[in-house]
Amino acid sequence: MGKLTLEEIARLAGVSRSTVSRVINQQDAVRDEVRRRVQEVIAETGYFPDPAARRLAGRRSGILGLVVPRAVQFLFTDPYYPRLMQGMAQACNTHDYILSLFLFHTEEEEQKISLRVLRNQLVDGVIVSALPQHDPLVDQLVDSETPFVMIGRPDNPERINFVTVDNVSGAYQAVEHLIRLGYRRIATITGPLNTTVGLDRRQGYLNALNDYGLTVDPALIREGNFTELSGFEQMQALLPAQPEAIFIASDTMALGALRALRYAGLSAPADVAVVGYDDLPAAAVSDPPLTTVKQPIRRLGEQAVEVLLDVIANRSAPPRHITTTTELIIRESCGAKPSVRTLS
Amino acid sequence: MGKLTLEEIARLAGVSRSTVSRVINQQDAVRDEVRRRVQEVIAETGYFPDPAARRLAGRRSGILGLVVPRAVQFLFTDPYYPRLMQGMAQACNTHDYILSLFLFHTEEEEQKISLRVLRNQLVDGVIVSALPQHDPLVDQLVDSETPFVMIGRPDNPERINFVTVDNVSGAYQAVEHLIRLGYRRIATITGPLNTTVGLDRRQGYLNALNDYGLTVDPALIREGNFTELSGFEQMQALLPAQPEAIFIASDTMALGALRALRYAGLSAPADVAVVGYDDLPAAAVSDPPLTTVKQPIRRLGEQAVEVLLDVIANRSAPPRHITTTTELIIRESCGAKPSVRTLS
DNA sequence: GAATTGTGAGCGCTCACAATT
DNA sequence: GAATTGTGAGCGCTCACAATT
Repeated sequence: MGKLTLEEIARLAGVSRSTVSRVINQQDAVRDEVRRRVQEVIAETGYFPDPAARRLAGRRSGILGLVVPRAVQFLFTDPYYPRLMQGMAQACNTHDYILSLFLFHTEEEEQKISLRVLRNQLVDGVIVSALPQHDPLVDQLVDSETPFVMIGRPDNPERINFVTVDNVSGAYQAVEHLIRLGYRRIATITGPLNTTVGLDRRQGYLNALNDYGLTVDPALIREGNFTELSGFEQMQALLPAQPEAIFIASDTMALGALRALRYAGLSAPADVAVVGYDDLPAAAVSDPPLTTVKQPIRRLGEQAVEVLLDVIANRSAPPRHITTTTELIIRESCGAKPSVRTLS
Repeated sequence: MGKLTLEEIARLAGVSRSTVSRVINQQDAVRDEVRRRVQEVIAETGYFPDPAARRLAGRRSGILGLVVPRAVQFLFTDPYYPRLMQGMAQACNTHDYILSLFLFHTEEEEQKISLRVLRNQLVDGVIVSALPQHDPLVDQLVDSETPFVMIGRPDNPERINFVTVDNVSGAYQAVEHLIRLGYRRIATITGPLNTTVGLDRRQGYLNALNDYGLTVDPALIREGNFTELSGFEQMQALLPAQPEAIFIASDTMALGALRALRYAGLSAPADVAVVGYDDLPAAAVSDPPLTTVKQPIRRLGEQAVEVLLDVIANRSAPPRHITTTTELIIRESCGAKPSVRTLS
């Protein structure tokens, strides 16, 4: 048996190269009987078309890229990313695509992407994780005409495909829950306010306060950057303002905030009720277990791939905007459930 | 200006296709003056060779794969992986390689790799994260003759390249430290004992006990699986045996163990001294901060790429075995340092 | 004549070898 | 004649179009 190529499969099935190509690419102008014969040979031999040849001859590489820009690199160790990648990998496996990872640490590295990856069409499309507003990378992607999908709402969504969760309503749910539990002085630690995710979750907080006639106290609002340390520091900074409860824009920051409370000799929810955002695995096993806004992170990754494949298949269609809802997970840190633990 | 191809660069530099190819591939049979001229044109135009064409014509794709087998998929959300990938991505960027991610959730998905990825030489080489012993995937990789590097020590290293840390000595250090602090009843929660990493860290524990003349009590040894939950459960299971101290084979399990202690109304190090393994970011900010064995995870990722590129370049050379040392990071959970915190 | 199948050229490189200095 | 440069073929596909039923 020769090397497995289209030609070889064609020989074995007694047809031509083109016919095999048609069967593989699911074009219909092939008689059922011939199609079946070819498919059998493919199955028997375990043939798989050479992606490099495909890419060179046609326009597809069979590779999708996940781009994690410099600006969010420090967040990459957050468990959010592995989960996202699991979802993306799953969808890629299903659709016989390969997932490549582009992590950039310096500006030069980031520049290279436009040369190596985008211009050479090394990837059929790109998924970019959320970016600070007005990041030039977005323009670069738009200009390169590479199909891409952003995870998170872009500040200017006109020509941009994205999948996101409804952060405004997610945050609103969380704060509304605290209000209904009777808390009035409700603080927040926001995400970075140069990102839409940071802004949107703050907006949900503000909307809830307004809807329930509570006044907004600037002393109760602090900006974090999604790291544990920033949660710790901003919580410490908030303590003098004596919040009864706090909505924190990510679980990782919320864990830092819980640490700050313990450090100050306080505890949640007795002294300050806490609600986080994400529902990371760690949220279920923190002390106390964290009430949080669950986002379907893995599903988000799958959706990003599905949308991207759709964009690749139908380039001229208008931008796709997919927004998923979140779910409030009530545990102990908000005070709605009595603790089942023996406190140390 | 035509489309940027070898031919176009050659035209602009007034040489032939082959000469440009030689310059790009760093072959030396080119006059310095000509080389310089070609390099200038390349720099000016921002030309980058088409990887698909390269792959098709030569034997390289410029893509390396990280394979995360089914068997370790449940660990993928551990912060260990993002850190590893950062190191790998860094090294790939430096060497103009692309990093692809292969996550498998089912056996069928895992089968596909041998067809799509290995047989088609879609990747130039593969990095596999540590596997259970006797996993057939290892044989598949060896048989496929794809260059690959394992992260972690394989059970049969004869034909296998790997990079690892010295887990036996790392664990030994940790347990020796506890012994020197005066603890005698020292327990351990091991990693999965069907992995070399699990076995090696247990071996280090056993060696230290033996060297210091302490008897090994089977009641003080429990097997975990590297998850937080297993740390929690095995710690609970160990409490009746009344350990004074415990060495835990991963930080994530150690965090679970700390939770179990709190849950039981105990605290570290007062009731049980705790040492973990990994030095994840979370170890520095746990309650109490965790004494742990630091492995240079990011560096491990870089090394894996470097070794893999070396294997690709020199296929016939004997297997590379690289073992890095670890470092004991002393914080509060072992009792060697007084707590600086106000306890809650 | 419509549906189905086959042929030729070409994608942008690398490699062996031929041609030039 | 050794060092340097150029030419031809081919990697395994896809696509346009021609040829066949």
